Amino acid sequence: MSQAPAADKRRAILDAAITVFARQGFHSARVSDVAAEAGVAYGLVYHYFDSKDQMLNELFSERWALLVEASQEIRRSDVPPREKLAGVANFIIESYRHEPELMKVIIVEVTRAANSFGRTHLPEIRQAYELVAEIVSDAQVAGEFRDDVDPDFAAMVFYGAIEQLLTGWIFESIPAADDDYERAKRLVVETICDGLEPRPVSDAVAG
Amino acid sequence: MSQAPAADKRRAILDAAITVFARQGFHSARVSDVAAEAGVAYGLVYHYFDSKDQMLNELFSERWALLVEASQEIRRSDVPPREKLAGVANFIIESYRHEPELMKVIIVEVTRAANSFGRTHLPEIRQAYELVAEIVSDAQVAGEFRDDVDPDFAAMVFYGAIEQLLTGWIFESIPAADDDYERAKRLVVETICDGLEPRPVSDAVAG
DNA sequence: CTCTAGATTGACTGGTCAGTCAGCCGGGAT
DNA sequence: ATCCCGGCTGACTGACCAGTCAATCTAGAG
Repeated sequence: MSQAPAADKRRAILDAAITVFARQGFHSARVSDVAAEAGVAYGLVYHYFDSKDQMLNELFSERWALLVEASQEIRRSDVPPREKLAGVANFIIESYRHEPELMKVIIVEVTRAANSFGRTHLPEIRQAYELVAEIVSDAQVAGEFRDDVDPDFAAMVFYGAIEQLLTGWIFESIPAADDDYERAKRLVVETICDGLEPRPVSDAVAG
Repeated sequence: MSQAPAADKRRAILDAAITVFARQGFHSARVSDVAAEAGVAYGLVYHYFDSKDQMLNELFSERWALLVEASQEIRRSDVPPREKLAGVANFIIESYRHEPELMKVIIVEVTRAANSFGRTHLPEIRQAYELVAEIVSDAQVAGEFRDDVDPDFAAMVFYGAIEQLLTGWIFESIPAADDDYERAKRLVVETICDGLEPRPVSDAVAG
């Protein structure tokens, strides 16, 4: 081995793929671009991966599993439902904050690409949505959320909002300073839990 | 002319493009597929259009202009804000109901494809979002909506939800009977206006 | 020192399509 | 009758790129 346990080259290629896919988009990213970015010969990519697609699949699944895991833990935790939703929003937004390139690739090329890769990973994606639906459903059973909103529908609105938010950051159509992330976390939950119409009586939700 | 004013062939090609793009996705749709679907020679497509891209651009812009127009009219109309949002949701959902193929192409290939065509049409897309934001903002000024929710943010949640909904129908992951459309229209507005948490006092919204 | 297996290299192949172009066809004008 | 012209045709070209493969390298085992 040149200077590191072989697996590091594999990782280097995967990391290069993140950068290149984020910069050019999966479709217009050439395998040769990934190899160049990783400082590796073209052929080596095919030593570690079966295809260009496989790289993206792996990037997605690796990361998405963490989200599902985190969501499950949040669901089980013993806090008010509002905080559970905040927890999920927090996890996703922090993921973006720490690894914007990877998240960009996941959102743009998989989550929002319902046609191609989104189709392949639909079961995984659904799983995350369903966990939010279950959080809502649990809350309804406990009488903490109105029970005349369909939980699946609520999850749809929740993920729709977050996806829209990330898309805005990804394409720099909304500001992305530290405050903005924090503000966004707050607003998603507030908007979804409290709604747009005024509430006659303060529910006294001590921040 | 063979049998119709020449412009009809142009329309036929555009209609064929809708069908083919909806069926195969823009990327894997070949220009020859469009020509075949339209029952027209390959070269004729390039007689009427400069490129494959131009066809999609035209399909999108043509239709999106209607949405923007409708949104402007709804904003100006003299009804409660809740009904304005319902109006926009109604317009979009009815568009899908009547021309699912065209809407599928618009959503999948442009609106959600923030990378490629979405980028090109971002100004147009934004315009529609901003109109919803203005509807919310107007309502806040009039004291009909809480003013501690950012209007742009509310618009984001609104469109995020609708897009998610359409995506669900497009990929048949949620049921799409007549009732479902009507139910969805109601739920979007209810969820967004009333929120998930219970309201201590009935606002007496006579459905 | 030699052997072997896995890591690494990059030129090459095969297939795919968007877009071009040289020419045909049919109907109206003269 | 003949010319003209825009609509129309479809074979062809050029560019692009994922994936292959035979050859080379390197390091540790014997």
